Amino acid sequence: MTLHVTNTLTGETEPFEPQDPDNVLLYYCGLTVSDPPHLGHARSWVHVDVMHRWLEYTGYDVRHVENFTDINEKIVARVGEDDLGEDEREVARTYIERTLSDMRSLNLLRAEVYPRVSEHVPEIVDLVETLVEKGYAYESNGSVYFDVTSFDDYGKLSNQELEEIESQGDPDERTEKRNPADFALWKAGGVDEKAVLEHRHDGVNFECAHTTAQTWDSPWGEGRPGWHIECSAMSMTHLGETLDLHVGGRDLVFPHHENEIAQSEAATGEVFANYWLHCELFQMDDEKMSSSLGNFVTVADAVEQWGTNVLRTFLTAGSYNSKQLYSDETIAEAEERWERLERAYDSAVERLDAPAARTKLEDEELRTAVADARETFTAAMNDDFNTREAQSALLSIATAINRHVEEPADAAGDDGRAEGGYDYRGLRRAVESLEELGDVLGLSFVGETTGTADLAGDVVELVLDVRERERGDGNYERADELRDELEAMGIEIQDTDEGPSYRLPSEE
RNA sequence: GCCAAGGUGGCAGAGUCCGGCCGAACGCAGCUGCCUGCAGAGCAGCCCACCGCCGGUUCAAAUCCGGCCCUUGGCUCCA
Repeated sequence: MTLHVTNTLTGETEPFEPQDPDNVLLYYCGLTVSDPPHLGHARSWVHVDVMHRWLEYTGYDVRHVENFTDINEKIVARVGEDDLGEDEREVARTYIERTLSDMRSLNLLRAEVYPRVSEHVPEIVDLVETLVEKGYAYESNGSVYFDVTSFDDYGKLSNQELEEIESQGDPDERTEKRNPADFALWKAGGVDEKAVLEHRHDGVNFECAHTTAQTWDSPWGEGRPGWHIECSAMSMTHLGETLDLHVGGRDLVFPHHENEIAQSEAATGEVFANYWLHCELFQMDDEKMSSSLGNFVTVADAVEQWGTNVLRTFLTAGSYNSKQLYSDETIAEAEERWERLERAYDSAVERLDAPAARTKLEDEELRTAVADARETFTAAMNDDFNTREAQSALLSIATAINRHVEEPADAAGDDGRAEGGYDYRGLRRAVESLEELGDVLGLSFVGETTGTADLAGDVVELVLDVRERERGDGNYERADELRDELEAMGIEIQDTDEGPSYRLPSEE
């Protein structure tokens, strides 16, 4: 089965066919950098990242572009706050750096380009000029608006009738617009101080917005670009007139994406994007997580608290296009799932080195389970990136490993061979599958082994030797004390048939 | 009000496009047993659903059709 995706444009799940059979042009509608990124953003990032990874896994080259909107009154509103910067440009740069660093901490594949609005103003001006020339846009009082009535397909993405759209943008613009639903492509003059003040945390004592915000010259005089036009200009600059995949948050469908389609297709006469995918939002206590509602957990805090693997397990616990409940419980569950995977992985890796693995035993049950899981995984990912189903395939490999380890290779045959042998090749395949498929979800089993971790391991083993001696002497009280103390340091001890094993706290 | 998505076990969340193998995956919680000095982990099993409500189509519906109720998102900045 080949990849199928749900296209917002048609509302249907369709076979995915990029224009060039070997390459995928992917554009992700990035952030307005006026607040620290929160987990909701991370959810979209991770899903886009998984899409990227899966496309590459299945053989495509992916050209992935992700923008930063660094011109916005909300950014200006942060000027002078918390050392973020002294003007719009500096605040934006600070947040872009933080965002990129958050992205790295989530193990996201890098996009090829991270374009910024401030670096594409000439392209934006060109695009607006084209729209004016072609009669899709008009100048009014130094601003330029897109005439929604001129574009027949307006509303096709969000399924809205023009008559039902009451107005867009700042109410003050209405007098300048032919139709209230028209939207700004270019805004005359400097920054909108009223909007800045609305977003200013300390409101009152901020009066110099116009001196810290950027403006540009244009054929219509000094001004700033409108909100929607930048994505069209940037994606066309870096990916051409027609994209394969345009991805973004569900909350951007209208007006942002609708407007992108209108202005892009009006300008080029070509389809702007063949497939529109929308990531659903987090829900917390009956409302979405969002910067403006203030009910968010920052990416940095979450990574610090849970670690990358747990977080990615959590963020892919539902389909990208269905809502997901955010709560301490749902994260804790993801943590359990990740740990189950990790334990099974560690235990398999450990057995590979065990003498008992030096056999020619074959466990059909293990091998079949792994092969089935691989198929399930592939089918799930091809079915509109069903990451939850993919996770369950991974978990079933874990179960197969545990089962095999529990009863080593009884399935090997009825020749009365001694118990306790492991199916080396079967286990090896299971381990490789976890690594390979886990990587598609951005999960990483092999943490970086540092010199200090090795040393710590040696010391823990030493302590465990002592503890074994105590246990051998029946001195359980002392043995338990040692275990408790190790546990207090985050080192997990498990007594098994083959002696104690331990896990160091993961370093993330 | 208009547009869109969704309502599945104690929780979470697949399955709904292409009706039967779904008496519902995976995981969590709970319970029993095995293992164990204990604990943990693991294994075996149990538990848990009138799949929002009502009606229809069908030999057969969580899955298709119609109506209703409810929730969430968008219609204003937002991943």
